[in-house]
Order: sequence, then C-alpha cells, then structure tokens
Amino acid sequence: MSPKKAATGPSVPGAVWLRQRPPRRGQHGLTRERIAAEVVSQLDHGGPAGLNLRSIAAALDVHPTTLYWHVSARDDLLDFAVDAVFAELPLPTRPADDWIEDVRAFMHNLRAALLAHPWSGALASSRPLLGPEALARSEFVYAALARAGFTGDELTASAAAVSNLVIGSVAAETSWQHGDESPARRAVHEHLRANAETYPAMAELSTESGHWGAQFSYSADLLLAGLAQKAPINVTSHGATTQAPQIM
Amino acid sequence: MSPKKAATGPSVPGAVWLRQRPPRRGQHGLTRERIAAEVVSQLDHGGPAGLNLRSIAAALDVHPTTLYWHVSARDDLLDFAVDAVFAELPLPTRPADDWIEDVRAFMHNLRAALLAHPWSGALASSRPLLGPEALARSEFVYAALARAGFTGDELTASAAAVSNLVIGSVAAETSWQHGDESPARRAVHEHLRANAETYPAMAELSTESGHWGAQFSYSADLLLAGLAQKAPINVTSHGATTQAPQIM
DNA sequence: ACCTGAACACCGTTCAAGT
DNA sequence: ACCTGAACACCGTTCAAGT
Repeated sequence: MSPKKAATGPSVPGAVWLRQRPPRRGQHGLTRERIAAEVVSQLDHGGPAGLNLRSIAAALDVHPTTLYWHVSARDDLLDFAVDAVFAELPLPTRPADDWIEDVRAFMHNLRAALLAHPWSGALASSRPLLGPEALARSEFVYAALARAGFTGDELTASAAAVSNLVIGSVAAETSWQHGDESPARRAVHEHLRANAETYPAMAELSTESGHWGAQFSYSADLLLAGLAQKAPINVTSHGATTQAPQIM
Repeated sequence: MSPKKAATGPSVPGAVWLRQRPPRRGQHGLTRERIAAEVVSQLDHGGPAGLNLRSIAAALDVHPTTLYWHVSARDDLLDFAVDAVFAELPLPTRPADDWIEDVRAFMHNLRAALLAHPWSGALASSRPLLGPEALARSEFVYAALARAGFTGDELTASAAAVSNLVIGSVAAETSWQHGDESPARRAVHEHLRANAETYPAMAELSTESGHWGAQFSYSADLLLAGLAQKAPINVTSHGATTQAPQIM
C-alpha cells in the first residue's frame, strides 16, 4: 500500500502530487524521476494503449508489483508523464516588456512541448495539472495576466482560457495522428463533398486545408485579441499605460 | 470481421463514420442506435473505466463477441457515444440576426450537453468528431462564422478555436469531478499557500473561486471579443454592416 | 447477413511474505 | 522502508462454426 493514501480523500485525479512523496533511494534507487522518464519513453513508443506496468517494471529492472510502492494506481504514472512533458516547456527567467508577448510565447511553447509527445495532449486535457512543473508554468501565465490588470475570477478565467484553448487544440490535432493523417483527411473531405447539401459551408472549403501550425496561430491570435481588449491595463505602442474599468 | 474495414486504411480514429454502415435489423435487431444508447447509459453510470463489452452485450441480450459485427473495436463504441451526446445539442432551425449570438449560444449549449455526460468532454477532446450529429453542429458554427465574413483557413481556424476552447474547458472541468470536488480544491489551495514563494500569483487567489459556469462564460467572451474584432464583416449595433480588409 | 461459443493472451491489482 | 512472488479476477479480441 502506498504511503499517506488517505491524506486527500478517495482517489481524486491528480492526487499523486498532493500525497506525501515516498522517501528516495531504495534498494533499486527507484525514484519518481526514473519512473517518469521510463513512462514517457514507453508512451513515446507505443502510446497510451501500449503502456503496461509489466514492461515499465521490466525496463526499470524491478517486479511489476514494486511500482505500487511508488504509485497507488496506473493512472498516477500518467500524471508523472504529463508533468515531465511540462518540464520541457522553456520558462523565461524574466518577463517580457509586453505581457501579451509572454502569453503568446507560452501558448506556442506549450503546443510545441505537447506535440513533441503526441499522447500528452489528450492526457493533459483529461486530468488536473497539479505537478510541480505544470504549476510553475501556470504561475508564469497568471503573473503575465496579472500585469495586464486581470484579478480574481477574471484572472482565473483568462488563464484557464489560455491553457484550455492550447491543450484542446493539441488534443484535437493529435487525435488525427494515430495512423497516416492524409488518407483520413481525404476520406473526410470526400464525405463532406458527397453530402454537400447537408454540409454546405464545410463542403465548400477543406479542399486543401492549411497547416495545423498556421491555424493554431490564428486561433491563438483570436484569444489574444480578446485578452488585449478586455485587459484592465492597456499598453500603448509607445509604452505608456492606460487604465480602463472593467466589469465581469 | 467487420464489413468494409479496409475502405479507409489502417485504424484511423473516428473511422467508424467513414465505413459503410452494416445493414440494419438482424436477428436481434441490433442497430448502431441501440448500441450507442446502451453505451451512453453505461458510461453515465460507471465512466469510461467501468465500460466493458461484456456488460454492454449482456444488456443488449447478445453475446459479447457479437458486437464485433457492428464495430471493429471497443474504441468505435466510444465514437458512437460521443456522437449521441452531440445529438442532444439543440440546433436552431434558423440563424439569429447576429452571427455572434449563434456562436455564443453554441458554446454554451455544447458545454451543457458535454457536462450532462461528464465522461464526454475527455472523449470528445481525444478523437476526430466525424459523426453525423457532430458534423451537423460544426456546420452550424461554420455557417455562423461565414456570415461574419471569415473564409478559407481563417474560417477553419475560427471554428476550431470555438470548439477546442469549449471542449478543452469542459474536459478540464470534469477532470475534477471523479470524486468529491471540494476536498481536492481545498488540498490544492493549501498546497499553493504552503508554497507561496514559488507560486505568488496563484497563492494570492483561489481562496474561494467563483463557479465554473461564470468562469467559462468569461473565457468564452474573451474568444468572442477576438472573433468580433477580427471578423471581416462587422455588424454595428444599429444593424448596418461594414467591411474591413483582414489579413491572416 | 448476423450471431454463437469456445478459447487465448494479457493486464491491473491484492496481499502476505521477505530483508 | 522498500521489494518479491504468487495468485486473482477481468477483459478485449480471434476465429471457426452455426443458421
């Protein structure tokens, strides 16, 4: 049985991070970090469907059941893996002059990190992101948006919108990538054309859609435009700041 | 073996919809609709983790392996279930005067439908949404955004932003709902406070966060503000329209 | 065309026991 | 405190056979 399991109540997702960390360096020197790295590597190879405790344990040279000393369930391993992906996100040591550039960079960096591990988008969207690496990135976004003058619930909602749009977009994008993407896209396109009466607007385009990257960029710009407009503090192009009252 | 499996190539996710539909009414009258309804009902009870082919088959009064005539894998069942949830989304028979009200209503309606089946947000974010019901809703959003003057890749990106923000937000929201939510929130809050030096901006708030609904509403408004600003055709409050050139 | 029935390989998790 | 070892219950999927 894993230590301090009852500390946060019954099986809250993401709860590994809230439990006490088991002491390091046992006989095999099995640590969260080594486990996490192995899980990431196996997910990179076979995706979530291919992940199983037995092969992880084998790679770490322990018995399958040994893992249960470090985690309370398979799901905790996925929490480790997702946080490890967040660790790859570059974190600027000091903020940019314009808060919006920090937010924009965060969005693009987060997308890049998640895309580097195609399984991570879907996982990140389906669990609370409470690992230390994820929290540090959230803190960065909160700080940037706080400089824009957002406070309280508006600050929370703005930060959530930023993360959710990115994670949602990457999850959608990677959901196409299980096999070859082009035959799937072509099949969908044909399907829409064949039913052009039911889907007139969609049948019209999608002929040769642009790249995922450009479309994400435009999606992000839409949200950034909204943030800039609703920000209580606006930075003019000359660096002067103006205050505007704002109601939620 | 399921019919026409090779039609769209090797195991593309969401590919059930692109395969030919097996003829209806066999000996047991097993149809996609009956299967889908049963899957939704079982997911509502036990979530994705509790879903298994044997109990679905039992409820439909067939042998477990019979399902493989109608689907090629367990995953296809989830595609059925997600599309069934989209079917609950009200689809206006005629568009509103203002396109933005159509988009706003869509966002709130989609959230409501997904929240009614807490498992559906995570599933919707992790697979292409190619079912007939989902496509019909996408068409509605495309049509609304086309009235705003969006075309081509900008239209695609705008529509994607709308869906991805909603689905991403609901997935995040429901990821907290596995057990009781309040103890988890409290634990996170304590954790942030305890590490206030590392998370100054986040430690400051989160004391008593507002409701999910209000925060989603604000998130949606941020994106809607961006859409309104970037829309090639702007509707003034008096109903007059103006055109503005726009570059992606 | 649709469904049955038996069988296979696998996998998360438990629990008591070791050191 | 950390790891072993055996064992359990379950589950997706296959394939050949029925009607």
